[in-house]
Amino acid sequence: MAANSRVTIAAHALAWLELARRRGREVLTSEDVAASINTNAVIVRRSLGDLQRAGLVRARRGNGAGFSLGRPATEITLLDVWLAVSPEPLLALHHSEPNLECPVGRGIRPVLTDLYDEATDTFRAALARWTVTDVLERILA
Amino acid sequence: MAANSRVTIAAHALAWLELARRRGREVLTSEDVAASINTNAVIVRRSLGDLQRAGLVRARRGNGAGFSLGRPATEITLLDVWLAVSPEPLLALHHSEPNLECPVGRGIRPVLTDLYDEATDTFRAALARWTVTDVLERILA
DNA sequence: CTCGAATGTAACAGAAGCTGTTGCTTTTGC
DNA sequence: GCAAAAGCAACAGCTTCTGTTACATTCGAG
Repeated sequence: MAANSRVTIAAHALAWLELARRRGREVLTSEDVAASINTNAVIVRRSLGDLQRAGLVRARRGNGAGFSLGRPATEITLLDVWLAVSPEPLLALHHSEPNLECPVGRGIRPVLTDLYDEATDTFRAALARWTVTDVLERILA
Repeated sequence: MAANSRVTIAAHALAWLELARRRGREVLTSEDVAASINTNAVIVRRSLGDLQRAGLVRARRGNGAGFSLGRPATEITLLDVWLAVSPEPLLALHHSEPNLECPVGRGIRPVLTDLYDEATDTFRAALARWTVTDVLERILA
């Protein structure tokens, strides 16, 4: 499958929200954000809906509404973003149960689960090293 | 999408090949391997075909043929397996080009590419710490 | 209190990928 | 030459992703 781009969309939206905030615009509509990402406003609302559920952004409804950061951009890491939008594990186990009469089939699942978790943890730790502020500042540099 | 299970299938096959080798069977058919994984023999041939292209297994055709390890199990890491079967990046960039008139849209792609590469490298390094022998021994322990 | 702007959300289409299956071709040892 | 097994192509069913339309909901402004 083509890998999904949700983390990218969400990180883009957050960086843009932070830049707008620095320019004096606290609130952006999904249309505003979609224009920068070059996608559909519904895609943005879905993505920012995930982030809102995780507390990373706030959404206001009604006239003059829109999205704003839920906490300082220095306190939002890419790990937060990944956890908010990416429920799928990086590596999957067997779709159907392996043959339990084979020693390998019997014992492999917990072993791989452990190893996958370990690798995934290092991946998460790497994402946790970068905040939305870091991303924006590297963009502007 | 449901994450793919190719690394799991390949690792299972390699561990089973190594166990069979220790028991005196150098060569297993795709049917033999499929019986342990509990899947179709064609799935196994596709997976082991990837591993063969990477030099991790050898395939012999014709009567009495089958698959055997291409090098010692102590010299095959899960990273080798991942590289052989998993061409997709862990995180994808935008599907369509962002708006280049926005500062964020203009600068975000190389930044995210760098950060994603960094995180992916730590993931790979974690996979590289484990060999097929390690996996098999943890299974048998 | 009404209006209008914007979010929330459901439904659907198109494309892509994965697994699994069948059937056929190719190879090769005996 | 035969038989066994890999190689490979094609297809079905399922799921997921993006994108789109349409509509319901919310809420500030006047």
